[in-house]
Amino acid sequence: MAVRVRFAPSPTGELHVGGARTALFNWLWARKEGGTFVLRIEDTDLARSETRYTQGIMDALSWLGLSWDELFYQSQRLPHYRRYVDRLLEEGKAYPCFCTPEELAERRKRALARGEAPEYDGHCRDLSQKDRQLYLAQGRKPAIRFLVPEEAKETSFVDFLRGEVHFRRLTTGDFVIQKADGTPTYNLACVVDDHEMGVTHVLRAEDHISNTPKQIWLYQALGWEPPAFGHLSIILGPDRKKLSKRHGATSVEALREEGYLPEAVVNHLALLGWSPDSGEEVFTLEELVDAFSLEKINLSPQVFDFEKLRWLNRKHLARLSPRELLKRARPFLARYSGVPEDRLAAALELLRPGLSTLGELADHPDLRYLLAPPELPPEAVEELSPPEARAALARVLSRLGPGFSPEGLRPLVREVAAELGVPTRGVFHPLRLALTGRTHGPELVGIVGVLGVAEVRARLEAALRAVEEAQGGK
RNA sequence: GGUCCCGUCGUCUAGCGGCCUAGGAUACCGGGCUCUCAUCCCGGCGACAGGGGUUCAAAUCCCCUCGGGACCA
Repeated sequence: MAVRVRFAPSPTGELHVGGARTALFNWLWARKEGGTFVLRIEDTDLARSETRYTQGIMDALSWLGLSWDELFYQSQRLPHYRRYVDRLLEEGKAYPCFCTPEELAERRKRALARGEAPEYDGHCRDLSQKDRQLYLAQGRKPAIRFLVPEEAKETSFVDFLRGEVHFRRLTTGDFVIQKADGTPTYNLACVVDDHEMGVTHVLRAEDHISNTPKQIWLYQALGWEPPAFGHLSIILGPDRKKLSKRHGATSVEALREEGYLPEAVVNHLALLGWSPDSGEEVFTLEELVDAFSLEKINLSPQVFDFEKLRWLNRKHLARLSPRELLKRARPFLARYSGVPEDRLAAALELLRPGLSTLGELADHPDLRYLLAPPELPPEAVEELSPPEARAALARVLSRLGPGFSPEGLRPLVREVAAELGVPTRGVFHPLRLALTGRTHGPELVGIVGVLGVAEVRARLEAALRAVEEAQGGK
């Protein structure tokens, strides 16, 4: 039987990297096996779900390259859940509960005070038909609870990643399957959907382990064959606590805005809790499909490592064609909108090796002078003032003909250095200062290549003028 | 508090009884290349949580302790 797997986010926030990893593993599995990847939006909690998040999650998945084969919205499937809840009601496997939140809280508090487990106490379990009529007459809207016999609470299931998971006694009372407002709870909707959508394997994060027995009970009560369950570890922040907003940019959307490539994010997520046979570390999505296997999944929780992500981002940045690099960089170059495309592309090539994220471009000091003449800072003018420095600039300038090519720079500098009796750096350094206003940056040959002879000449002349003016003012 | 999961370098991991004086990657440190910074190349630092067993032999199997985390409340 072909695998049918699903990713089922609730649209109550942006796509978190933990969720993204779950989605990725499911997607990889489906693609690897020629199966189906279902996306299901769990938006039955009207109070907390927002359509902008639904859109954001889908955008994030698309951006990562995780395409879905089928799409469902739980909010459009309400009658389905209702039908099965009614069936459980008719068969006596569920019952209406009229307790108010206040009553529940009060009794929970008292149970806690007595040192008992604060489970639902079964208050409404054996209500007579008359009692129910009475409550209804009071205008109370019942929630529906699933009846859990005490002896069922010792239970176990086989996790296809972990082996048997046994519960000495699952802490749960008769849990709610339909809220007073008529909407289903997570466990019920999840079971109904997974069954109706023909899901064969549920691969999700560890935080759902204790939900699994409840869901299996529901499958049994409804007379259905449960799917196989497997639980991944969760992703931790640097403090070894479950990764959350507190840890900074932890949504896929935020990573995108910081200038990480989707290739790098996918790559890093894949390496979090999974490792390939080959020991390779840099993968494209297609390569991951090929290499992925469930056997190599690691169950211990993982710390999300931004340093490694940055490294992977550099690796994937290095793989982009010049054209593609420019395309990806565009959103971060808004301030340079007027610059000609080939100039921009050439500048990006020069900066590429030093880039960890595209976001660094927005404020990149080297990009500024590559795209527009720099304002020479006073320190630079001062450093260019000694006669040797001026002589170096003047001599280089005098030999820059129209036919000059950047490859000629190094020999030219050597020649001038020899004439002046200074080390080559004695010429390179003033040149760099005059052309960029800075002491560090990409190699000068490359900078000259981007600027072009005319621009180089203009900047050298401007620098010499600035020095003269400064001296004249003394 | 109850239940469950997990425990190899700071981090991600390889390892599924002998090939391990524990391998790779990242980060960090040093060197090389070089006009500078970075990239890149080379080298270094650095871990089997602890204790008991089982075995000729344990990072690998079992038990206990400790630690971390998650879920429920």
